[in-house]
Amino acid sequence: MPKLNPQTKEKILSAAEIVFHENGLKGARTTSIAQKAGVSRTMLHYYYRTKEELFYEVLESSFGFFLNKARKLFQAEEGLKATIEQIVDLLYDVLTEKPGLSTFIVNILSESPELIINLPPFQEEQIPTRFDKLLDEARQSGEIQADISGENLLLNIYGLCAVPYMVTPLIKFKESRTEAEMNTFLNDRKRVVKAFIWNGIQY
Amino acid sequence: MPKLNPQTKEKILSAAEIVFHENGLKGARTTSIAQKAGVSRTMLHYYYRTKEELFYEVLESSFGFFLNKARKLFQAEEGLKATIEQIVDLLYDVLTEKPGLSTFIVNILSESPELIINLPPFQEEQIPTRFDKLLDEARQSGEIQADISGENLLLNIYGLCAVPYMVTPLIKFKESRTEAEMNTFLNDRKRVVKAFIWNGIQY
DNA sequence: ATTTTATTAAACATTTTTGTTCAACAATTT
DNA sequence: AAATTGTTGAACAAAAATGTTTAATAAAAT
Repeated sequence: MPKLNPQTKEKILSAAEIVFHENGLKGARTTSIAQKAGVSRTMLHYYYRTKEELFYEVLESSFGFFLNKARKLFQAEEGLKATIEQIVDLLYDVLTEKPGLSTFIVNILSESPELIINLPPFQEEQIPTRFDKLLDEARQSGEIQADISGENLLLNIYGLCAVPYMVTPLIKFKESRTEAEMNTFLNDRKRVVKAFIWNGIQY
Repeated sequence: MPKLNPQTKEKILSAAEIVFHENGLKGARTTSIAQKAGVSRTMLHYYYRTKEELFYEVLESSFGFFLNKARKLFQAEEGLKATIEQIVDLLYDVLTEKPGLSTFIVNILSESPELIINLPPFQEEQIPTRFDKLLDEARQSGEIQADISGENLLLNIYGLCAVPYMVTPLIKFKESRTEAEMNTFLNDRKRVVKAFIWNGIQY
């Protein structure tokens, strides 16, 4: 009968999140995770028997993290413009907190897509449909004119928000930005992206 | 003194490209590469002594592939609108041919960014600056009004084009699309993206 | 016909990574 | 003071992956 300390378990889980986000399932090393968590590898295997077990917890919490927030957002029942702005803010918040999340998802989608496709929160997902409805309403009120599907709009929003996080080293290097300059860039870009999206669906 | 068959070398290289694109450096298995190439693992090591050596060739050819085409495009010296449309076409062409390329780049940028940052074709890259110039001209002629940097515009274009390829399994699954339906979707989306970008930089 | 060339399968050594076991040790709790 | 709890390091076993060697072979070139 094992005795567990929830704080240690949490330390391991957050270290695992970072390492898995950066390196994917196969690329991650349990040694790096233990080291980053500041515990011995013995402990890691004590709390999570296998690497796969630990990975699965990270996957669930990472993916669920975003989708849960997104779902709440749509419950607010706002109009198209407000919803877009809120979802951009949300994506930026999530990615500021977990900058490696997009890379991670993209990785897993490539290595073993079924892991994500079978996740209950993904199966239940209805965001594109919600956007279809909001787009229809906005078209009827004359607020926008563009003929774009909810699915495409969501892809656009996600692409525009996530791409700088996925290519951060390039953005940082090219202009030899410091960490602070990088944050300024990302912050400025948030405004750019919002304007770009709204203009993008006119006409 | 080893005797080599260029066709076999090529077979190994293209198989390696697919496997590395899907799984990254650490995730790829030399066994999968040899199998996909239809040769023995002995041959793989005969033509490329180590996995790293093979990986580096894939990285250079993959990244160079896109950048070389992009550079030619800017030499044509067209206006902003034509350049945007051509670069979208180019990205779609490249990604249709190598659908895993974006995932691969994003992967490497996460695992070991220096590998990409130190690539000569990347070091010499001037695309954002070219866009700055085209944007300036277009603003002066009244063609566009938006205050956006070349760097942000390039990020937008890249994000909009690459994201469907990076999340293909999600797009395919949600609407249970066949391969053919997926191609139709991507083709339709190309038009959507072009309109979205052009509208996006108005005002 | 003989040599050269490209290839393979099989066996093997090496390295890397994962997972297990266990004795020892502080810090708490009883 | 004794027992329990969470932890560690070290040693170890097992598995997975990489890289090497070699003898054999079929096809092509001489």
